[in-house]
Amino acid sequence: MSTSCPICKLASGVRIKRERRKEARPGELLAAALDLFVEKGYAATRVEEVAQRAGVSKGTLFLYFASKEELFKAVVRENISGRFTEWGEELRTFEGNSEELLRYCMSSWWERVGATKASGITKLMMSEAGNFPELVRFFQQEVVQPGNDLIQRILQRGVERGELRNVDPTYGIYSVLAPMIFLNMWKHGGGSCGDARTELDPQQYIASQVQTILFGLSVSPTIPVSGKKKN
Amino acid sequence: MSTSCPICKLASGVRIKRERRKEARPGELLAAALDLFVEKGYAATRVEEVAQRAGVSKGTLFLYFASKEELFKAVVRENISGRFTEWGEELRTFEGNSEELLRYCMSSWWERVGATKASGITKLMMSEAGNFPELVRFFQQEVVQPGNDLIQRILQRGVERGELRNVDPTYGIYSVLAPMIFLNMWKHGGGSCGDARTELDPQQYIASQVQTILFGLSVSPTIPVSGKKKN
Amino acid sequence: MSTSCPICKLASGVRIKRERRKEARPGELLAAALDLFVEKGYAATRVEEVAQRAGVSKGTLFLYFASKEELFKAVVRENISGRFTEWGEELRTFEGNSEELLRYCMSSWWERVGATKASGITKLMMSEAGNFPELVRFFQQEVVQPGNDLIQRILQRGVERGELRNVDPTYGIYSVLAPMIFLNMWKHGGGSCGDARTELDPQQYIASQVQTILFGLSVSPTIPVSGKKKN
Amino acid sequence: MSTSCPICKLASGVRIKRERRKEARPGELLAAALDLFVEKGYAATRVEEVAQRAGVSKGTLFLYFASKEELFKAVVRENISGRFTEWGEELRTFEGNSEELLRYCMSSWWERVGATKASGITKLMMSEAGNFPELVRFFQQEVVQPGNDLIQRILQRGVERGELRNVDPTYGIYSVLAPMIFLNMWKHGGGSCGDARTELDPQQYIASQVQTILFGLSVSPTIPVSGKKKN
DNA sequence: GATGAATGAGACTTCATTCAT
DNA sequence: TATGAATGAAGTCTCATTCAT
Repeated sequence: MSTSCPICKLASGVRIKRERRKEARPGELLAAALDLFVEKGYAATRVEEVAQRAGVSKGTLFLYFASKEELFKAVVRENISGRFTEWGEELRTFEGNSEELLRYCMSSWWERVGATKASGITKLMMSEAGNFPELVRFFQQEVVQPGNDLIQRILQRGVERGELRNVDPTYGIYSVLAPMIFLNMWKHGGGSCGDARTELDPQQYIASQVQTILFGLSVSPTIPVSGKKKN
Repeated sequence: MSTSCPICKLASGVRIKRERRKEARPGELLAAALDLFVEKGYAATRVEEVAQRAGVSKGTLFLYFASKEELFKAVVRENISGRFTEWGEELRTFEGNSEELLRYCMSSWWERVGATKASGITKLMMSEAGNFPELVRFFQQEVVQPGNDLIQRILQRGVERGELRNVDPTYGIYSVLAPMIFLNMWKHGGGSCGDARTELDPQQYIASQVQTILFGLSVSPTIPVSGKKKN
Repeated sequence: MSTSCPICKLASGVRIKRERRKEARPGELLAAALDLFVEKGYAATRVEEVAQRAGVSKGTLFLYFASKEELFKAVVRENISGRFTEWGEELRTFEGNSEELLRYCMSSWWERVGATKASGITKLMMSEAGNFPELVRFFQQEVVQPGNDLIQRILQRGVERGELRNVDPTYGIYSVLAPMIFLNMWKHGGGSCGDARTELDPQQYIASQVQTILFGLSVSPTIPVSGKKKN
Repeated sequence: MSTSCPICKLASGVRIKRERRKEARPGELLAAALDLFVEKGYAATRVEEVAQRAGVSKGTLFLYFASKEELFKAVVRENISGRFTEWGEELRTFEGNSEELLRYCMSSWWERVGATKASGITKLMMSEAGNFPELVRFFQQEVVQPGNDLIQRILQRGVERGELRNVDPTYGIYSVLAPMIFLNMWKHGGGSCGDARTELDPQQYIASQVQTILFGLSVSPTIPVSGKKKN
């Protein structure tokens, strides 16, 4: 074997461990950061704690992320931004009707984002926007606008297919967005805004919301005159 | 007496003003703190700024509140008041149909709560609940449950009058609650997480949401047999 | 006496001490800062050390100066900037001829700046310009330009009085400036650029330089043709 | 042999290149360090930047220099070389008059030293002498004294030829030295402490200074009896 | 009670130096 | 020898809290 090469002797086992670690570092740090940001908020999370949880020193974190802000941005990119292209594609190739599409989207949002730690990021942004305007700008660009665009496309698609009313595209978005944001806040708000009497089941919640969004609570089959607005 | 002391000479006159203010101090501090906590969040609010806005020195604040944390708790406790009896009364005597009632309630909620400082408490609770779990129970009891009860009564009333579908009473609540909570968050800086393209107008937002809640986005005049999905 | 007034009892002695200190703080801090900046340079001076030398804590320093940079600027203003109006006035009212004026100015610059710690600031700026561009801009505006203007006025005055040659006003300045800067550097450069064989005596140095500046080293009473330039 | 080891296979070829470079390493590092120390000062120069510019890793630098401080000392020592013998020779064989000699010397100093990297050492010494007193003696011996001697010989030569006044030999030196040192500082960033209004042209500067040094700024053709001042 | 000067723990970030590979 | 990932001391600055007045 290569026992005649003193370098090679060490190479196989140990070097790999080091290099592995190097490549694993960013991921470990991002995971730790996600945990802590969600758990304690952006301002209250100390970078040293992130580093500790990832098993490295404070300095090492700054080897991979230039600042706390960049660390946060990387967390957002890693956990949220990436999803939108995938989602956009699904939307483009979806074949069902609007009801099915809406049901699918909201369920799938819950599974892929809402139910995961990633949803804590949105909660955090809503809580701590105000400070950190740069992060807001980033989050807007990276998450909010793509998300809103997606919802808008769903609504437009429904209108074009003759399945949905032609509501004001701006305010219509909120009919879909608000329930999701609410669920998100409820989950991370310590339930303080959900009712303690009930353990909110996300799937049932979403089913109920989709039903309302699509068909309303009213029994009347037609929209009354008083509601006949152009938008 | 102390006529030889030029400082004391003024003391009597000044003291009166001071004592009057003295009793007002805690209230002024709480008001200032509410403003700032809502605006900037707990961590980003500096006690000095609170004191300044209340017109006292930083040291004085600590005479009334043992710590920043106690100040926060006092702010929440102070501002959570069950003004629900009034609303309960209105609901009992309301004479219109469910559409009118819902429209009235949401508009009036906006005017009486959403647009006022009081809505800041909800924002605060949703943002900081994780860090102040002791307050959550309090908030639940005083605000969330009475609020949910009210919404539930509205829905039941509609069902009884044959105007609303008989949705699950637990999850139906959220169809009304979610849009209001969303608007609340939006107003308090979570708005920066709304889409920058649009300046959300509360009245239009509410009108749009009521329309959806009542009649849905779907054009189909009838609700399909639930569960009948193709996939 | 005013023994009947409990407030007054303390007022005279103790309060004054505190208030005295408060007013004295900035001065004490500026003095400490000047010492350390001159001794160790801008970058190498730690604000905590400045605070310690002034007998206060780190935090206290920031009560009076918003940043290390502002502290430095205050040191410059305190020790250098102020002198220029005084000097400008002296120049305006000076009655002697150019030789006397130049001799007076350089001697007086030495006494008021060069021989004091303030001169260390200029040494520091020359050493650490490059980094800290904001400080350079400040120093330019606050010190260099007023200084150069002063020298230029001296030369112009001499030309108008028929006492000095009409040299290029830009480069002429350096004939006066260079010797002073050199002396400044020599003094703070650890003498590494002066000759160890000789202890440079500032007064003699200045006398010698003035002589050269005015009359040159050449014995020829007139400027030779080769030197006849328009500037 | 180690043909079974793919890494070793390359080793022989690479090693040759490496060993060749190995001997050049210290020099490359010193050159890079000189550049950066001159440009940014000691404190502001990061060893990593030095290593990068020399094309090696940070760790390698520490193989050759025990610390940043040692690196600095090596830079100074390496670059201080008594090239004064050459100049001494020129001076001995120069045939022109003192004006020509002075003009020649200062121009030639600029070309051979001032305009080159070597001048950075002087800047370095003047800036950092305080922090590296051990280097001062070295610099004195190798640079300052030989330089001063040279200037002194020029002046003596002029006096002997009846071309220059018999000024104090100690202080006369500075009339020649100060302008050069000033230019040196100006060139290396101390220039930012020159007046922003003017882009100092070295050739014009030197011409102007030589003129002043030789003939003074005064129009009076004769030197007044020294000491005769009105005040 | 009221003040506000003073404190000092602690946050983010930098960088000379070390050491396993 | 050479690397570069990792370290941790040190630096600037913030701010809740204290305490002499």
